[in-house]
Amino acid sequence: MASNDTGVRTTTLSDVARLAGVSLATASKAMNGRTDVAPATRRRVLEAAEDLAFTPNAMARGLLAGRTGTVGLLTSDLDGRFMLPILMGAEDAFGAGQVNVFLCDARGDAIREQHHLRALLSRRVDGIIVVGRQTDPRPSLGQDIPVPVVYAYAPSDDDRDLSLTPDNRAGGRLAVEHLLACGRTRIAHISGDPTYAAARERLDGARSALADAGLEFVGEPLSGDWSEHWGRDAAATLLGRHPEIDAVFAASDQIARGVIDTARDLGRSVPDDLAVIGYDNWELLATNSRPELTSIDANLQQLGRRAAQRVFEAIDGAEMGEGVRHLPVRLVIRGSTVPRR
Amino acid sequence: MASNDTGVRTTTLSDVARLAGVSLATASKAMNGRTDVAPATRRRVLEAAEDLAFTPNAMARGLLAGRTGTVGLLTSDLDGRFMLPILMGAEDAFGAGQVNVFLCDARGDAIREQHHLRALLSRRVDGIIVVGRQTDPRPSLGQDIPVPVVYAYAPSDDDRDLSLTPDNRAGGRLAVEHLLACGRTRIAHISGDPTYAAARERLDGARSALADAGLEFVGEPLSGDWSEHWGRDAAATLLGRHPEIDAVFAASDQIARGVIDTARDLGRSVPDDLAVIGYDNWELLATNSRPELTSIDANLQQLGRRAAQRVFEAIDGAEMGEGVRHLPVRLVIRGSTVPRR
DNA sequence: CTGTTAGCGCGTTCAG
DNA sequence: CTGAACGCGCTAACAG
Repeated sequence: MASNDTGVRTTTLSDVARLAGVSLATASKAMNGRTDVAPATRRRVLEAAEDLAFTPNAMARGLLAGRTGTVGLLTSDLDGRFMLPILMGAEDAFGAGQVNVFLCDARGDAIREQHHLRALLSRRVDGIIVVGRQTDPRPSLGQDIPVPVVYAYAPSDDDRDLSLTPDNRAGGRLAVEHLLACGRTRIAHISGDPTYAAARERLDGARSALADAGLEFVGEPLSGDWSEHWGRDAAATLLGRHPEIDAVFAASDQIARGVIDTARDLGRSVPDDLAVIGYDNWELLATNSRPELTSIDANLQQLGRRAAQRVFEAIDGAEMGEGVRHLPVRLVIRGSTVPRR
Repeated sequence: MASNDTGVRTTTLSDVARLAGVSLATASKAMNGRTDVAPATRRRVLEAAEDLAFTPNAMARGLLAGRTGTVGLLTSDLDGRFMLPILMGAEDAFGAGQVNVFLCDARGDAIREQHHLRALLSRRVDGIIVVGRQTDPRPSLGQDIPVPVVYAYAPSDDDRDLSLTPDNRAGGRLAVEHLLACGRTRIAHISGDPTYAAARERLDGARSALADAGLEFVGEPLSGDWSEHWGRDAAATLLGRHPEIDAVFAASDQIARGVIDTARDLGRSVPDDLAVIGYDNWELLATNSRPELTSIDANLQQLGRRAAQRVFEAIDGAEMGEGVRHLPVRLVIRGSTVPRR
């Protein structure tokens, strides 16, 4: 059942017209809610359409209209923690209307990406959102793409493109300002993989917030990877070397959980003895740790939605703008920095 | 730049034909690698196409062919832990060929799902994969869909549909058999949310494996939710009540991590004193715990790939089959059940 | 080997 | 208010 080529041609508008006893053109008008059709005629047509389970052929329509009502989502690797919310935000913004989303996963491979790009253009998508897995700049798709393109999360390396990316500097700053506001002054930083722009930017922002308060990090910030293991090891080193530390800014929630673990092992209570703040607000990690983890949220879903809106507007003829826009992040306070009853 | 309606009509095949100095039909044949074209002519056409950056219009093509080379992926909620691998598997299987994927997220809302379904049919997708977020049966889309439909993860409640879902019973059995093989005999179970079929099925499988060995669970299996918090609380209760327990089968990796945490707090060493096995093989959790977590992997990516292949075959005219297929799961052994050096 | 012709399903003029 | 005719971009028959 439900096989494609059982010869049961899908019903077309002319089938509907015939059943309703009108011409093809009249049926079209009736279906599309045009005014110049007699109410009775319209009713007959709509009934016929209902009876035949008529579904308009979007392709035939697109052929005429020059628009398909589809958008391409080109991701570099679905398996990221950051793809999903962005994807959801975009799907959300589009899904509400009449737009459908083509999902293409390039698996981090430039060849595949090129392949997918051609496929998308061949399907005449009205616009494209390119989602990268890091905030490091990525190669531009080029300027000769016949539809609007927006880069999300990973900015394009070409300033003529429009890119939307979270403001990691503001995030780093926000984290440190929160620790300062909690009365902490002997703050250390455990960073992630230093080859990531995100790691460097968060550190940057944090440093400038400290400087504004006339302070510096206790000890040199430690770089490693983004894992819980690293968080545990780094925290052990750091707390051994500088027991006076009263707060740690971890560059990711995973690292932060490792820090909390080690703190418990060393008999230091969080947050009284040691405040810990993470980054990403990954709920799974943040809400399951003891105590729950204060973190910086990059508003990725909103970022996805914004990207979609930009594409929308550009499709409607608006100029799309260019350059890298750094979108605001927000602080989510939980028990790892502020004691809870 | 890159605006849609700057009047710069995308180049069509007849543009190519004109530049190459041949007829439309000849250009078409040349582009599609048909044999009955002179090599020199073909070269001219291909060059012209290259020069004009010609991209064939897949819609116009589809209109003729009756096939679009697109497939719909209808998910009930993207935000699940299980969606992503399935989605990746499917995208993988399709992406290799000429097929593109429409992603639709119904956000758990039946109305939205209906809406998306209509959109997909309107776009004349060649097939549909329905991905649910739990292994509990979900409402069928019905039998009168003009294209092949496969249900992945969440099976359809109509036996005439084809559903692919992981074999939770086999998983539960596998978990317990592994614990038995490790020499454990005083095994307890901490389950998740009992309203989930997955929770009940895993318990079922585990029980029958125990029965085969002439054993029973120590204490009544405890039900709660799927969280780390619950795992911690349940483990405390269980170990307090039955200190003789030498192994715990946790119904999810999150629960298992909670169990390991509590074990540490109570001074019981894992795995020597207490073996712990989880479920789902969520790498993030499994590889970051101390010790790393043995778990059951449901092979979701492969499940997604299989679903895609089924749809493929059905598009090519094969009968699609029906009923619920339970796909095999596998055991991933790590340090929480087997001591590591 | 190449060109001409006829649609695929639909929306949109423009006469009736 | 309704219908006939044209064309969106392309491929599949047929002629030449």
